Amino acid sequence: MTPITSSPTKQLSLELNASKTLSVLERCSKMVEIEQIQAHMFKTGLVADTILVSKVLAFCVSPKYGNLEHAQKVFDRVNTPNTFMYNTMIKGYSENNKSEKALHLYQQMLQLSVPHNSYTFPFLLKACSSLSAMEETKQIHAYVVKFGFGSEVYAVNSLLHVYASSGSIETARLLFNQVSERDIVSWNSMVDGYAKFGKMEIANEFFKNMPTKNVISWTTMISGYVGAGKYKEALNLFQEMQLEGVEPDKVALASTLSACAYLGALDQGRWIHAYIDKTGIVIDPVLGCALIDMFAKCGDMEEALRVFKKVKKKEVSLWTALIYGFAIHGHGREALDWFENMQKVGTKPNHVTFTAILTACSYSGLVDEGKSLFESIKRVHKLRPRIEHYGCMVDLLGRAGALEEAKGLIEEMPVKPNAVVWGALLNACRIHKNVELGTKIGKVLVEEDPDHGGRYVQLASIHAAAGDWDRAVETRRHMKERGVSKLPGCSAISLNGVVHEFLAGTKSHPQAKQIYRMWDSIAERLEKEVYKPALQSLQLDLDDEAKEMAINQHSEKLAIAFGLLRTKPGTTIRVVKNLRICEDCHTVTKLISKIYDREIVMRDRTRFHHFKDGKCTCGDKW
DNA sequence: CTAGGGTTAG
Repeated sequence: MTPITSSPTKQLSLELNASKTLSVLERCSKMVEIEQIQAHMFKTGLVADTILVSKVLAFCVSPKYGNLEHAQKVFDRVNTPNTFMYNTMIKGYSENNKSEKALHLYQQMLQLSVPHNSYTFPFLLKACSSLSAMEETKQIHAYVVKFGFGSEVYAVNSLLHVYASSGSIETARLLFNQVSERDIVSWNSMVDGYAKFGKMEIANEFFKNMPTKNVISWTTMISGYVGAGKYKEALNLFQEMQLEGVEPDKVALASTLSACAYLGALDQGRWIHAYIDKTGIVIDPVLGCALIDMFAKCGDMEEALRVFKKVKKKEVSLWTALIYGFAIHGHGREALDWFENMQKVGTKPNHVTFTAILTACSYSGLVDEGKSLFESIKRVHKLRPRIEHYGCMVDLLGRAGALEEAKGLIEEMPVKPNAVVWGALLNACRIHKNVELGTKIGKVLVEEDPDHGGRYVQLASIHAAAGDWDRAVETRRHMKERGVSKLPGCSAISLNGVVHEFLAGTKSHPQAKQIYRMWDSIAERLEKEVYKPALQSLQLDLDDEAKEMAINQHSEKLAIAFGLLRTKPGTTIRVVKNLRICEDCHTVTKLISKIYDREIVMRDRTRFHHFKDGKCTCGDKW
């Protein structure tokens, strides 16, 4: 029998009310609006409506406008939350860096025997993935099977993803081979798993064997190559992707742009920029950041600035990329101006912004500005200075010659200094020829990180600078004995869209003969300008004559010779080097810029050198 | 609901 109180008309009005409330809820964009609706739900008794409560929860867990604590309160008031509500809470916690709570909630779900559905495992496994929680993943894997989701692609793919992305790639492979329900997502996760851990050959095998590929498959490979430092392979793959008729999307373009940035491949970078304009892709902050970074690292700050001005949503990352761009070009004043502009429009700097602005001060010798900015991190911006900020300060003080002050800063740091911090001081010792301190630090660094070739080289060059050849040779021998290899120096110059690469001392270039002849004629002119090569930064097991030959074959010199040979007088020569420029090459390039009346722009591992009229913008401190 | 993205000191 129907209770008298719920007459048909009343029920109808309640239902209308619920659906009306639902549509209002769906248009909410602020937490306060949600709270108003909840007040209304209390008054009308709609709090008991599971659909409405679920919608409220779903809104509260959204990372952007939501409020997780509020979600938890709402959730706690529900007597017996259903599967959807549990799923939503788990999703909320795993997407808001509170994955432990997500796992905890799942425990509760199990205890109360709340049924699972196909949404449960993807959310839950996302939490495992961000925690790299292998034990929990294995347990959940067992539940996936137990509750009959072992053949559900979403559950299986989520498992594959956790295993693959947390380094348990062999477990992923076993599962992959075992299940018949495989789709493109499964394949992509396998490719990603191998690619993330540098196993590009196996990644490529999976990639080649995929029944079908989509833009994500290609992008996964491209960013895998970028992560492995194989930038050229990344660009080649991007080309191939287009030949296969796959349209690049934002993510593919951003990944490829970072390869261009590393290579200094301005032409390809410009092509991508044009492609974005042509196809009307909206430049979101991530893509904008990649573009700005690419233009900055390829030496075109004007274009970087143009992109910056065009992007609507100027997030802090965009300002940071721009400031960092000015920093590496040695334009400290501009960097400071933009740092101020940023704050004028109400954008707060984050810790990355501070590394950028401190780098700017360091590379431009703005010591006082740098010091006061460092102070302001804590005092004004209420952020805790991180180790990278201390690293910047050691670099700044060290470059400026305040070695003792830099050392003092390291000693009073609240965190344990790492190799990068000591490396900054070591570099300062090289610049300012402080052999005693340099040797001490160098030794410690080599012991701490015996596989890092650069440390031995730095230590050896400090010994050499002091004229202590025996110890310099010994250091190099030490390095050899331990099987540590030094990355070979490589310089690239791009002409008419073709990148020409030069490895030190090689004659692999088709025009090698002409290039070496060109170098001889350059050397002759240099000799007239009273130039003596800086022998101390050479390979050490050679006699003096051989040493001089070796520096004359440094990759940057070959690239410049080639540039002079192949470009019209007056054209700017742009060279990108993978390592730091050597002292002798720096001196020589300054002279060349004067004698040949050329602007030479060289990007080394860390920054730009603009050579003009016999001077360099780095002020000879790099 | 599952797969790919940018800035980061020597």
